[in-house]
Order: sequence, then structure tokens, then C-alpha cells
Amino acid sequence: MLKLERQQKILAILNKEQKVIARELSIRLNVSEDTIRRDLKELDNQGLLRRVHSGALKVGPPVTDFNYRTTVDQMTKKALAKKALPFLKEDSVILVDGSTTNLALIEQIPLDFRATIITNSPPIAMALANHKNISVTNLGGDFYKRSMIDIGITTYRRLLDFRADLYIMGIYNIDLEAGTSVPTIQEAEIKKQMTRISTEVLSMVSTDKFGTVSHSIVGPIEDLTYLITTDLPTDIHKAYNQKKVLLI
Amino acid sequence: MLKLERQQKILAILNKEQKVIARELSIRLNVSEDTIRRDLKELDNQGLLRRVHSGALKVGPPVTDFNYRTTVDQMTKKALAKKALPFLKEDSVILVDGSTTNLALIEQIPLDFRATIITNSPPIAMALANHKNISVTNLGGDFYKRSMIDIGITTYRRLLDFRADLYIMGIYNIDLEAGTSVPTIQEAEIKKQMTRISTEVLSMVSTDKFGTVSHSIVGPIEDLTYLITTDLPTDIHKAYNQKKVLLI
DNA sequence: TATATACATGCAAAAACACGCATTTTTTAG
DNA sequence: CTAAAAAATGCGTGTTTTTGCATGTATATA
Repeated sequence: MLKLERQQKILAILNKEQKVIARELSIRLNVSEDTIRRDLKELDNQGLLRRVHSGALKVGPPVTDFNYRTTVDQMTKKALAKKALPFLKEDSVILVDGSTTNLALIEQIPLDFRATIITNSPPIAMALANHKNISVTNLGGDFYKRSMIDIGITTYRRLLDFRADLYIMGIYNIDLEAGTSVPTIQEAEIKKQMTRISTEVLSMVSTDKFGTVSHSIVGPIEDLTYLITTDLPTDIHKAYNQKKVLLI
Repeated sequence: MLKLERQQKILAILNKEQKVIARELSIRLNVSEDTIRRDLKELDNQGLLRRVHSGALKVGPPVTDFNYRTTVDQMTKKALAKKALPFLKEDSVILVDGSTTNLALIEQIPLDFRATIITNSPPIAMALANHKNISVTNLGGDFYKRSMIDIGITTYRRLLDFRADLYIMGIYNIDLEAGTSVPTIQEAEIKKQMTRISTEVLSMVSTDKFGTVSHSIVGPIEDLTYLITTDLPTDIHKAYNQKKVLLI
């Protein structure tokens, strides 16, 4: 059986049964569990399913999915946010895209902080409702519910009207060679453009995302000005220090 | 059963029943209490529920004063929403602006309803996250936090690109002679434009808003196609029936 | 205070997993 | 059509995750 054909079948089964179990699939499709695991990993990178221990789940519904996207717990996110906070300069223009980690950062911003924030993420705009001195601009566009962000052509074109001092990029996957990547091409395009119009780029990354690659490439590591991490193994730390990115 | 699947089930149960008890869950989900406890701990770390002795409680959405701006109680809003719902046609393009009453309506829409919804209200977009058959477009613009809507020139200009079958207008003030009005001129301009590009206009109004006027006029009563009300005094009812608006 | 219940911790077994490597299959180039 | 290259697959090995249980501790309720 062809690889692609098999993966289609997996998706079909998943669509019907809401979940799949690796061991079961290896029997039903007459291949080894390793092959199934490899398939599931690829499909997960393409955002077509959600890989979990022993199998995979159908993607969505969006709200739960949005909450569950990262396996990282609130503690890690808060730690990252705390380290990133000093890089937000008062009275600057900050571009923020959607991710639960970015949301955690936004929630840490002092209530009297002065800045202009541009975002394509409605949850992030709403989280800033109580900050009197932050003016918020929503980019708008086609609302992509799974990530709770606006994407598409109109979002892209709106970006042409802006310049930002700092872009806080939400990271799905990061790899030393491949750079940063995301499951959908629309998201990748938006992130590329956001990078282009910003002087500096900051990203917060939890350890488990290192060395993972997804379907659509956003850009090389060099695009990042600051890379905020916690508990990074020394070998990875060394490797990234070669690149011209400020590792925090 | 897959771990994540189980955790999703716990959240679903919690969402329905407001609280869960560890011992109960271990029976309902066929796992040991230890496993349930571990699940609850993880979910608590992710901030998805609040762990308490013997079980867990539902964690409400973060409260903003936006939720309580209007004096009208949730009951009235739900009653209005129920009356308005039949006017939403499947497969139509619906323009919705921000208001707590409109939000209540959106929340009543069946999960499988098919439509295109355009809005300048992030909360409304987010409320539609679970409706698979509704495509949502965010207008974007300057985020006006007090009303949680996007306003300003860019919002206005984005509206030039759209046509809608129905515009659901949030009402601040309504008066027989003065028509509908809002506190800020920006909101008025947006509402005017939304009216222009829509075939029909629907508004839900609670009794206390009748006979009130605000700073910026949106338009005459005749602009409204449908006016949804409850418990309207007969004298007001009669007066409005003179105008060519369908009073419900 | 007494007693049952809930809890944290450590441990062990089973299952699932990642990784390297050899083998097979498919694709590409000549 | 054939040979080389690339990709996909399966297997062995060691590691990680998940789960349930046993033990001792903490907490609630009468």
C-alpha cells in the first residue's frame, strides 16, 4: 500500500471514529506500529490530527483545542512571560500574534504600561481591555477558529500598512536547520510578513518544541532577535549560540 | 481510553455539571482514582479547572466590566434572543456589531447553523468558535475597549468591501423622533455604514431604552426592518406601529 | 478527638516510544 | 530497461509514559 493512501485511510478512520490507536491501525492496515507512528507524526505536523500517547485524536472543537494546543503547563508559560517582559519597551509599537504563551505574556503586562499593540488575535485584544494606556489595533480578516486568529489575504494586506518595533512571534515548532514552522501555510505567510515589518522579533519557546518541524516553514533562526527559553539543555544552548540570536 | 480523550471528557462533564468528584469520575471513566487525581492536577496546572479537595470546580471566563455594562439582566436578553433567532436565515450573510444583547443572541444560535458572519466585535467572533458551519470575518480596526468593538477609519473602509443580507444592530438609545443614537460619533458612523450595506436591519431593544437619546444619531426608526421587544407598553407600541418597522 | 476519606509519594509492570541500522520498495537518471 | 539514489519500512535495543497499587500523611466531618 502506498504511504499517502495509507495516511488518507487513517484520516478517514479518524473522521469516522473520532480517535485512532496506533496498535489497532497497525493490524487493520497491515503495517508495523513504527510505520503508523511515523504516519501519525507527519499528519500531526501538518495539523491534520492531534497526536497523543498511544494514538491520535481528531482536531477540534476549537475552544478545547485552543486551550490544549501546548502541552506546556501554566507554570512554564508564566516563567517564560516573566523573562520576556523586560524586552517590551514603553511607548513602542508591538506586534503580537496568537498563541497561548503570548496570551500569558500579555496578561503579565502591568496595567499602566504605555504602548501600541497590533494583533490578529481577538483573545489578546480582549485581554488588554483593562490597560488604559495601551492602544490596541485589531488586524481583522478571516477568523481561523482553531487558533483563534485572523488570517488570509485581508490580514496580510492590512499588515502592509504597519511598522512595528517588536514582533512577539508565537512558536509552534523550531529546529536549528529548518528554522520555525507552523501547520498551515496561511499562518506561515502572516508570520513571515509580520517578521518583515518589525525591527526586532521575540519568541518564547518551551523546551519540548525544540527539534520539531511542521508543514510550513516561517523562516530561519536568524530572523529571531530574542529567544526566550527555560531549562534548556546545554548542548542545544550551545548550538543556538552559534546563530546570531540572543538566547535568554 | 486515551489520556487526552479522558481529560476532554472530564472537562465536558465539568462544563455541564459545574463540579466533578474524583471518586465518581473514576467509576464513570473506568480508571483508578489515582489516574483521575493526576488528570485533575494537570488540568489545574493548565488553568482549565480549579482543583479542590475531593474533586474540581469549573473555572469561569475572566470577568470584564464589559459583561455587566448594561443594566438589563440576562433573562431579558435571552428572551429577546429567542424572539430574534427565527429571523436569521441559513446560508445568508449576517453583519453583527457588538453589544451584550447581540452576544446573547449569538450564543443561542444552533451549533450546526450555516451562515457567514461579519463582525467588528471580537467577543462575538470568539463566541462562534464552535460553530463549524459559520465562517466568521473580523473587520478589525482600532479596538474600542469600553464596548469591545473595532471602530475607526479602517473599520469603516473595510465595510466598503461587503454586502450583507441582515444587519443585527446593537442599540444604545432609541426614540420615536430622534431615532437610534450612541454615545460616540465613531460608533455612529460605523453603524450608519453597516445599515447602508445591508438589505435588512434587525434590532433587539429592552423597554428601558425607549425614549432615550444620546450624543450621536445613527438614523431614523425607519432604517430598522425588524424591532424585537418584550413587555412593551401599549402606548409605545402604538406609536411605533405608525412607522414602517416590523415590531415583534 | 476519632474515623473515614482524600491525598502525595515511591515503585513496578506494561505499553508505547525513539533511535539506529539493515532491508525492501519506489523513484530517478542514464 | 537497468543501475544508482532516495525513500519507506521493519526490527532490535534502550528509554519514556502511563497506570495501578501500597504506604504513609493530610484533611474533613461527626
